[in-house]
Amino acid sequence: MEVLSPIAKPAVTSADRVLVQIQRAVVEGEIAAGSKISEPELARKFNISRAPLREALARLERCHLIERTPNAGARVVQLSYQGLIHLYQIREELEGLACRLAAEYMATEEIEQLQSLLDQHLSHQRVREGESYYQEAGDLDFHYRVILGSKNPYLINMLCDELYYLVRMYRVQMGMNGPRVSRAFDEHKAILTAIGNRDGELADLLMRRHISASRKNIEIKLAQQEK
Amino acid sequence: MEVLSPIAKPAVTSADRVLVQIQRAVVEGEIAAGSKISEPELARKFNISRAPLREALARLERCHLIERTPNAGARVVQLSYQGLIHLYQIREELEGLACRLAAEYMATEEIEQLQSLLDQHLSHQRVREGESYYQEAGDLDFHYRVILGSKNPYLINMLCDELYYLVRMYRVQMGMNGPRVSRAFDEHKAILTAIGNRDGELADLLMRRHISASRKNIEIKLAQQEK
DNA sequence: TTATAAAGTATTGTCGACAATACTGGAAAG
DNA sequence: CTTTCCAGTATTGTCGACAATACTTTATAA
Repeated sequence: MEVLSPIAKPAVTSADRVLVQIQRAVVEGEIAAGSKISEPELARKFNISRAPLREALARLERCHLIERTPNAGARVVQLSYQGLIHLYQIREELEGLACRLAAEYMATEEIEQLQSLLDQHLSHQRVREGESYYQEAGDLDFHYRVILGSKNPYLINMLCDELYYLVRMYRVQMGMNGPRVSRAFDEHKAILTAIGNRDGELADLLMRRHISASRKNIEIKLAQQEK
Repeated sequence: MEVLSPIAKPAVTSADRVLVQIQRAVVEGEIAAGSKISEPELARKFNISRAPLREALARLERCHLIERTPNAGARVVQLSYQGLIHLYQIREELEGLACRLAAEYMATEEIEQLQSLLDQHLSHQRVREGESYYQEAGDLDFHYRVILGSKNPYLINMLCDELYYLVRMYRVQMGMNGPRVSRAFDEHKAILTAIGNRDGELADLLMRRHISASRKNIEIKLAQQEK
């Protein structure tokens, strides 16, 4: 009998291993947005053949980090105001749905664990005021768990695997840390309370507002940057 | 100067060509649901190497038609009641959103074209009463156009490229033709009217109801089949 | 000088072969 | 007889090389 970790899969294939590295590089901006991707170059850089690299690129395309045109190659996605709007329009709907489902299907135990996670975030936040990385990670962590709580595999896949790397990319490269931290925590708290009360409708509404507020926050930043 | 068709891209790569064939085979059930996929076998069948085949398989996974496990291979997805519910939960949200956006962003010309398409469908429907293929194709066509009208690339990609093949697979393999045809056409009409009036909120609501009704219709069929 | 065309270069798409991993059947131990 | 272990087989993952396509540069003509 073999004991293995509950959720995470080993990801032993070298394509997987390289994928996460390129994902990080793109999200962090080490590979510049809009730049062309050279398969031979990347293959050399990571000491692998082009076959697993192309597998990785296919998955990068899947999460909208690169765009491929047949016979012409791949480019890192170009960030834009419009793109961000389009992204958040979908997040609003899908994460709202996730909340509604989470309120119905999350185990009481899961809710309690999420509760304690939030408390933990709060103390972290007090100590490291405004440190963007923790805010960012914590925020995503909360959203992740709620999405997982929906128990809908398609929804989980779409949000966690396909959309969230792009969300992170926008946040990182446009420097979204900001003073919204404490308010975001309060909103998380309210959402979780609604879920705890099994009030899906309210949780849905609150999540939509939460994301909408987040979007408006980013819009303001963008407007400032363009001045 | 080269003249090419307005939307469709040539898809010259052999991976693309094979992809559509396998997609069709899976959707139509020629390759049975739940069955294992053998790369060497399929490669021989289509007279290509394993490289482009694997590229095609990667995209099949993307649209949820197959599931791959590292080092173990791919299986055609197993249809289930739960899976259908999960699928329609997402469709409801996303296509509702698509309607709201379409009401805002569709060109008046596009709306008129869609109007005439509906009239066309109506006459077809009168002639070929209950012929499932036309109903199916027509229905999807309407939904497609509304989704395209949203002008949101992520939304379009998710619905048209990632979810709709699976929707078709459920319809085809579970034989969803049925007596809902005329009512569906009326609902399409009402949705389009709302879009024409630029009433996004109403279009959203009507589309959600439309899909919800469609889901309930399927649920009934399923319940009958299980007897 | 600008625009067009052709040759050359580089990159992507595809192939066949090898290596690593997973599945299958049978033998040995309990 | 059941279970566990092991060897054999088949399948997937990876590699390097070749073919097909796209991009670049140079030369030619208007």
